[in-house]
This record gives sequence, structure tokens and C-alpha cells, in this order.
Amino acid sequence: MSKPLVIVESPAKAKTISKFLGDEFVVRASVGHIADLPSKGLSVDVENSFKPNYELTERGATIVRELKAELKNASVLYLATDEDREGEAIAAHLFEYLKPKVETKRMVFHEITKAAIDEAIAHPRNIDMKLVDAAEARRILDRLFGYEVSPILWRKVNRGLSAGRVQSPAIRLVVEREQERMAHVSAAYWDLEAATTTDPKFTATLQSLDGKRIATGKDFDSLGVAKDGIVVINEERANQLTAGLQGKSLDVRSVEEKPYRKSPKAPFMTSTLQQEGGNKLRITASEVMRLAQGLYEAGYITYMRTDAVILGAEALGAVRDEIINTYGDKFLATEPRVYKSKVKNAQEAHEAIRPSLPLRSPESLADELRPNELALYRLIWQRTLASQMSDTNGTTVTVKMGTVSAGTAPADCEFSASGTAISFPGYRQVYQEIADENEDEKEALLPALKVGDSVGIESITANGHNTSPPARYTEPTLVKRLEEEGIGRPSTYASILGTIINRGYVWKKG
DNA sequence: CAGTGAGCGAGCTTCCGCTTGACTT
Repeated sequence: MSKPLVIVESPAKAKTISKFLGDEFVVRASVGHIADLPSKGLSVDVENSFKPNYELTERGATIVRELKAELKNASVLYLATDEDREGEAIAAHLFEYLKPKVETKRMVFHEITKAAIDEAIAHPRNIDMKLVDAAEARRILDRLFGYEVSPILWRKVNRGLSAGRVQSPAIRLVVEREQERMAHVSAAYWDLEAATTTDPKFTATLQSLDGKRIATGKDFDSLGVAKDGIVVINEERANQLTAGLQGKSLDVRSVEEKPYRKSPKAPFMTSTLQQEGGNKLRITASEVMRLAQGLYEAGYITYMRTDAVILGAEALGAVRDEIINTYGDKFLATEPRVYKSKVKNAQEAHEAIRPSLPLRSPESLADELRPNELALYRLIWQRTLASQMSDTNGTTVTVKMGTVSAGTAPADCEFSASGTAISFPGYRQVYQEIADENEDEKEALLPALKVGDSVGIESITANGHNTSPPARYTEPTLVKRLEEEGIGRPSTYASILGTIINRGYVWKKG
């Protein structure tokens, strides 16, 4: 009996889809690309419209042989590779090498659910040759750049070196950062902290002298020069002021209350998962991918090489139900949150990286998963749930208070302190971000104060600082930058790091 | 005569992106 043959890219995906389609369909995988330019020689006919010389890869030839055998019993062929540039090329290459005698259709879907698969089967399209051309042009360009420039490095620098459209800009980023660090001139500045005698006591920071704002680290440029109109306090001045404030108290000049509100981040895609894996679990980008691959193959999570942050309709419903059931209505975002990828030229052939359906909590999987797998799963679970939860709400109170110092060079000293009281945790019940360096929200509580109150000073501390050069890249920050610049793809972020390290262009320290 | 050195020619390295799985560390 002849059945339709469906070909996807990933074997794990083939298994899942096969469950949805049942015995009436045969589902197989191409296991990635089946054809490529041979590694030997340029394999691009530059004289003849840059015609590429694609050949079946060794594994591709085996796959094609097996697929041809399946095709003998097939009633119709569905090419169901990913709907992105490379997926379209794989579909075209399959068509070219399989030479199917049966009717052939291109089917595409962006989430692996029964509804989405049925819909895809019902509405096939044709292979988009423009997209295939784009994929081949990308391949040709990479070959021309890589294979023309690399030999110059062998001759001029060292054998085995390489250059390419992706690795070379990646190195440039690292080099430029290092040059910035070398050119950086450190500046010294001091600040003053006042500890109060209030209950509860708090710490306020000196903010201005005679109405002029005093310098913090951000006020210096890379040559150590402070911005115009900013006062830099040196050690001597800091000591003068400390002495001049002894025995003084501060008058409250303003109390400002502002609502505090923060929304959750989008669900994971490859780059953000690698970043958070690095930040929170302290594992490398390639280790994150290895663990995610295991979780994906065993059916715990969706596909892990994606630049999309979208939850499919079914997943969205399941996630929102889970929030209601576990945390209650109040923790659910009133409207479904819709996220959009900020990646340049995002192709969005898959969903975000999320737990697969039906949802299983990390706790329920504690016995099935190894510790580091479970940790990564928990991260994905938390981020996915948080993405559909309500905002974190609270109030930020900022108090300004001041007095005139005594002694040498008296000046009006204004101090400032702020504290945020969280009234409703919202998504933070589930997922806590690592604080960005540019937001210094302290969750300290201030006593109730009003304008005109007098606040006693328990002690004044002068602290010396030096501005530091921009930090070197880490794996997570470099991946983030690569993604922002549109360099590389989800399937290659981890290996780019490997390439530039193996060539000896960059090295890891610490 | 034995050892040395110059000169020649052939073969090798490399890109990026899509998949696993077979290797080390």
C-alpha cells in the first residue's frame, strides 16, 4: 500500500510528527544538508556566472539512497524542511537528487502540533526558487571570501589560519574592545556616603555640591576627562567635606514617589538561552547546546536552534492555564504578551525554546533528568512561564536632603537615596533576571520622610574610585553582540567561539 | 669518498550553515 512520504530535517522532529500523522504517513529526516560544495578547491565557477558545484555529501548519499527506497512505495512526496533560507535549499536539493516520479509538494509549519501539521498538509506550496538562490548565493559568497583570503594568511602569517565572513568580524569585535581597553585612561574620583540615624537607617550618596552634580564613573570619557559642568571630587576635597559634615544633620528637601513597573523578557531563543546558561548556570555555549539537544531529542523541549521568540497558539494557551493553576489569576498577564524577535534578518522558522506539551514542571522531572539537564530545563520553564505573567509592580521613593558643610571651603551638600518597595512580584515570582549593570535599583526600604524633616548623620564615609576600561567579552556577551550585529546563525554561535579560539586568534582567560 | 646544501615539485591547510553522533577532556 502506498503512503505519502514526508521529509523533515531532524530525526527527532520526524519521530514527533509521525505520532501526529499516524500510520497513514511515512516520515523521514534529511538530517540537515545533503549536498554541499566539496571542501577541496573553490568549487565555484567564477568565469561562468559563479555557478556552484554542489555534490552530495558522503552522508547525504546514504540518506538519498534510503529515501529513494522509501519513495518507491510513496504516493506523494512532502518536502517539509524548515521554512527558512537553508531549509528551502535542502528541499530543492532533495528534489534534485531524489528525482521523484510522484507528485511533490512543499509543506511548512512553524510549530509542531497536530493542528499546525494538519494545516500544513492541507495547504502545501511550491519550492521558492528565489529563497533557494539566496541560500546558494550565501554559500558561494562564504566560499569565495573564506577560500580566497585564508591562503593569504598561510603565506603571510602561518599555515592553517583562516578568515571568513563570520569569524573575521567576530575577531574584529574582540580586537576593537582590546584597543579600547589599551587606549583607556583611568580617572580617579571620590564620593561620600552618609549613614543616617533614622529607623530603619539608610545610606545616602552625595549628589551635588552647590547645585553642581558630582561625578560618578559614567561621567568620564575613555580619556579620563569628566563631562562639562560636572564636579570631580579628589581625595583632599572628600576629606574636607567629611570633616565639614561632622555633627551636622540633613534637611529633607524633596520626597518623590514614582511607580515602579517591570515587564518580563521574551521566551528563549538560541542566543538568549546561551547567554543565560552562561550567566546563571555558568556553562559554556556549546555545553548549553549539548544539554538542550538531549532535552529536545527526549521530547522535553522544543527545537533549540531558533531565532524566534514566539509561542505557538497551543503552547500559549497551555502556559497561561499553567500560570492560573499554579499562581492564580493575578499573576497572569491580562492580555497574551506577543514578542517579536529583535534579531537582524530573523528567519523565525520555529517557535521559541520552551517546554514541550503537555507541560511538565521541573519538579515532576527531577527523577528523570540529570542535574545539569534539569537545571537548564528549569531555566527554560521559568522563562517561558514568566513571559506570560503580569508585571512586577511597586513604588520607588527618592529622597533628596542636604546641608551646608563647615570648615574649609564650605559648600552646600545634597545627598540622595532611593528605595523600591515591591508591592506585587508578578513574573518575578518565577524568574529573576540578573540585574543589568546600568540599572541600580536598590530594593532598600526608606523610613517615612517628609519635606522639612531633619535626618541625623551617623557617619560619613569617603570612598575613592578609579574608572575602569570597558570589560572584555565573555562567551555570553560575545554571543549577544554577534546576534545583535546579525553575524552567524543559531546553529553556529557556539562553534564560532570554538573556531576563533582554535586558530589562536583569541583565548579564554580566567 | 662521504657528507652537505641547493633546488625542485607535490601535497596540505581554509569558508558557513544544516543536522547528529563519535570522539576526547
